[in-house]
Amino acid sequence: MATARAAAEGTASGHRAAPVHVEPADVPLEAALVALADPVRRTLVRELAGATDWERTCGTFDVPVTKATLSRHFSVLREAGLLEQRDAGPRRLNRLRRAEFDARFPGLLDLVLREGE
Amino acid sequence: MATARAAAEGTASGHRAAPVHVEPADVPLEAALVALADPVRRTLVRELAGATDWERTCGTFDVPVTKATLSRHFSVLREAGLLEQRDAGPRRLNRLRRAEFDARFPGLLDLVLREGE
DNA sequence: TACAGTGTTCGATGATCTACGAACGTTCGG
DNA sequence: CCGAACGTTCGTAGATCATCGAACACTGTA
Repeated sequence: MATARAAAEGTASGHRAAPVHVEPADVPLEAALVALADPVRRTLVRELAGATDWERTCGTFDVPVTKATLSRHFSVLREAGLLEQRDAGPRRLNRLRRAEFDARFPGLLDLVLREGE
Repeated sequence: MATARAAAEGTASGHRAAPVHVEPADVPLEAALVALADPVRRTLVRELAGATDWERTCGTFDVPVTKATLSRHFSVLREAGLLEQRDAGPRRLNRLRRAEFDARFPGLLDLVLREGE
């Protein structure tokens, strides 16, 4: 049954592994700090903040790493409650969980978004 | 000349290497996030926040590391603008740079101090 | 059905970091 | 002056992390 696998993955009908999300409310402070301590991840967050929700796909970010490394960074951001992802055909769309993350860690995201004036 | 060495260390009359401090205003965001990403250092910060200025010496903190490791953690906190130290005889007194650090990174210190309710 | 585009996973590598014991320097009390 | 107390520095060992290339899986199109 395809539904058994889909259920394990948290997807109803997709043939693809759904991205694993963590609610910002469930994120430990340490996970948030570790995630944002990396300069590449902070760049991703800032670029994402400058776009509308679901506008950017993973491959459109300007960071000096390969797609393999980029994929790992997105995984860390998801597990820190900073990012939400949705599949759209072969692409994966991204959304910054701005309000939710700010509610969990007030001020933290603002510090990142204002880095470098 | 004792003064030459003292000048290089930034001390006028002490016979001891003065601790190197960094002003919170000069601290990059990354240094602050990296410093606070470590659980032992967050414990030090929280314990320090629960005491008055210059009350605690380095050896009085309840963390499960040796004094060598502890000394390194204090060094990191100093360079992140979180800590100020002053020598008092053989001991080294500590002070949390609460207002200054909060002015540089609004909200960040509060997140650490409120960790775990 | 083949193929190009997108993104993930795997395994390995190199750098970084935490941690420790040992040795050292300094300060103060006996 | 000797020794205990305090903290730093050194060298090392182990773990973790960022990074990469290669292989894989899925989607949409020609």
